[in-house]
Amino acid sequence: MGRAPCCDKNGLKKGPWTTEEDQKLVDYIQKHGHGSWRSLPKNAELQRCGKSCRLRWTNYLRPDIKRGRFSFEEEETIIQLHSVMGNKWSSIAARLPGRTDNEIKNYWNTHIRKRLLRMGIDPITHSPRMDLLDPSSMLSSAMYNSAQMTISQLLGIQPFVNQEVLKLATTLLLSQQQNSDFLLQNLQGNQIFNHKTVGQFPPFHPNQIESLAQDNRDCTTSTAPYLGETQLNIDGYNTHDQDFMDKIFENSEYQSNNINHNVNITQNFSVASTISSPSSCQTLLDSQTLLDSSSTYFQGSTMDDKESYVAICSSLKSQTSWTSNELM
DNA sequence: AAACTTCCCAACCGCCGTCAA
DNA sequence: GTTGACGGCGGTTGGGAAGTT
Repeated sequence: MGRAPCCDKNGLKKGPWTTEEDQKLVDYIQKHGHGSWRSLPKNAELQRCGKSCRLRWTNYLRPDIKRGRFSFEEEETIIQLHSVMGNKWSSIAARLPGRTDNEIKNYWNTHIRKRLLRMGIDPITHSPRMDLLDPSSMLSSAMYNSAQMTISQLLGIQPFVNQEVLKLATTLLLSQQQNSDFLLQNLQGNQIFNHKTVGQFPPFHPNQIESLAQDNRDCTTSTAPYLGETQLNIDGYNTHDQDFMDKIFENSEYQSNNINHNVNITQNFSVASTISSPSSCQTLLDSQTLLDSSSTYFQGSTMDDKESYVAICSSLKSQTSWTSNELM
């Protein structure tokens, strides 16, 4: 025995709202606030169920709702947030002032999702749809470079390849052949992410980052002085935004039983981002050899739970686009 | 101009978590 | 511990608008 739908009662109207009904609802809420949605329809003399009133108010009548087309920035934000949060429309809406979850959901399903599909991007993983690709060409970095150009151009966002990321990839891959002290030294010696060069970095496929790095073997890394802690931002929300980080870690927790304590995760992740970067997380993860041989690297940091680190990387891998800036 | 198809989005449905009785 | 009310959420739908033949 489930709960009866709230609109099953006799005499309750369904379907599109009239202007008169809208006016009644607005007038009532402006005077009294919505209070209990259950009792609102009766008090406001509306032949609607409370749920219908709530939806009408939150999705349409609320005064702070922004109408009209989504801006480029909003669209970009939606894509980025979706890559981290998935179909958590209310969470995404919470970060887009004036937009409702329903509106964002509709926009995603009718515009962004279709566009990504047309471009050969899986709208769920935000990765290129490998099922559409010829396996032989999939391994070709040339093809990937071409594909990323198309994606970038169509999306109107910055290209996947950021020189700083290339440098990082190069550094990390080279470091696989050297000792972990070199890695730590090199990472700390480089101002890898800078707020002036912030870009969005959709997740790399393991093959892709490798081919990118191979294309840039002779790219030298920056020797800019280390200017303090490099802070990892995820989609514009830095690691100090506890609420946002919690959401990510909830997701991580869902995907990994290894993660039990958000506090530890935050600590570990923060440390990881300080000494490394999102791309390096993935590269490290993709390189079991490096992980296995990098005990010094891990011991050298305050990160004491390598398993959590790996689990976080794993759960975020292929789902996250990244931005970063530097704490000055 | 009419018929048909596709697109869009407001609204609904059903499920879930929380809370109070 | 159980039950039901309630608010909130994500998925889905249906009808009107827009586009195409």
